[in-house]
Amino acid sequence: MKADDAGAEETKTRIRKSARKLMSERGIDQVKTREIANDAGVNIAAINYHFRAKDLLAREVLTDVARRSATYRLALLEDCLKTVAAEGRAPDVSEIVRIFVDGYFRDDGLEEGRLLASLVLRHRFAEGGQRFDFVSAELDHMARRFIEAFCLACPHLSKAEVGWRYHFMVGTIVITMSDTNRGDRMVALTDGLEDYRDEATYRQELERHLVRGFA
Amino acid sequence: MKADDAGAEETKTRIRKSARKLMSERGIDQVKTREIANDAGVNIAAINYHFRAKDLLAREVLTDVARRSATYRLALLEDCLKTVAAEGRAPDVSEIVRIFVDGYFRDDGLEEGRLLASLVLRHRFAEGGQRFDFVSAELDHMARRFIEAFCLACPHLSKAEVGWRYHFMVGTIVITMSDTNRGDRMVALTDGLEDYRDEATYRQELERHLVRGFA
DNA sequence: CAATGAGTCAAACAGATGTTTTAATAACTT
DNA sequence: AAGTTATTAAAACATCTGTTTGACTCATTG
Repeated sequence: MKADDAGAEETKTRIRKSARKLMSERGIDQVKTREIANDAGVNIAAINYHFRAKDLLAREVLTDVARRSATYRLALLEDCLKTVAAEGRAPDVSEIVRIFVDGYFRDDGLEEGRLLASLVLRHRFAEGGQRFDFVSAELDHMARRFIEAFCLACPHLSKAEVGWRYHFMVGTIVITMSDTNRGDRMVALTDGLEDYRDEATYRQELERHLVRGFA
Repeated sequence: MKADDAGAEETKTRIRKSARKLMSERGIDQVKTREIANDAGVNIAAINYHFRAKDLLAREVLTDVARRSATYRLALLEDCLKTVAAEGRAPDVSEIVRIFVDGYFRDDGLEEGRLLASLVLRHRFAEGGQRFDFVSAELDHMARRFIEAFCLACPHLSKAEVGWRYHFMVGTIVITMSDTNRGDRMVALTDGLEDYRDEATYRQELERHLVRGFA
């Protein structure tokens, strides 16, 4: 260690924060090191000095987002399942969906949600690769628990069937969360209906839609 | 014009074909000019010579895909609506969904479907930009007609509501079509259920899921 | 038959972008 | 105070990738 520890840590934090913000706004792969450095008010070399490489910085930020989100949702889910078990009933699809979706809407600016959506998207598109392997490590356990919970809520469905619906659900969330043009496009397609610009309406319609998927 | 006209036209065609194939397999923006040239067995300069720029080649190929798909689905839809009108009944959601989805499964290799999905994805993510404006020009008319048709099939839903469901439907299709890792991931998440590797099962589950979305 | 013009090719070019270098600065240790 | 170490900064570097150049081929044409 050394002298201006506070300063150095602060630099690292500023870099992390800028990376997070920019990747959330613009998509993980669209952000340049120079932009991060610029936004953080830091020299380009600082990124490689503190994180060894851009990829490792991204990985750190994204692992954090994935882990937080999984932990958060898992806590709510286990809580819900406990309550429901105490009441001697099966969980409701809508309860589970709400908890799952909530992971994407946790903070006001949607920074975390958008970043998570972007991450899941990249994970789905990543080829062969190892670059996004860590995503599975962070999210698989949570996914399994949610699938189990949906199985409880839908005892008439096979596990394979629940798996498909879970798969479609996640896809629908991440694609619509990442869609930066929904407003303009949908307003145009419906001759001026403005519903599509409102985020609260979006969340409500999304949740209802996902619940229908398990009906 | 000139001498080896046939040869030149053939070169253009080979380039188009390779571009189409590679963009379909790997996503529109992941393909390098050198790969296209290589795959087509053509010198790199030929791409710029015949198409002026990589972007214009992409645009040509993608416009073609979008236009074909819109025309195809629109023809089926109008046919369906005519039949239904003759029978004096409203169209069924499942009929309309089937027609819409069919645009993505038209050819065996799914080359066109995947390319179309990739295109719609890019269109959704494209920022401010003009690079993907042509997509709206090719697909908006079709989208409006389908929304109208869904309104007929679901008279109890407002147009705004139908719009949301259409929006979710398209998202679900394109994200799952473009997902290159569904098999591995879902099999792992469900402890070895192999359903997720079968394309026919996928299409069936997808269609049913989309129909539920309008229930 | 010389001239023209389309097509092809190898090579070079140009810009963007992640990374490294080298020197300078500042703080802590002995 | 001298030396060591962490941090910062400007510039250079390396690679990847779309594009352009200039020479060359060859069929057509006047």
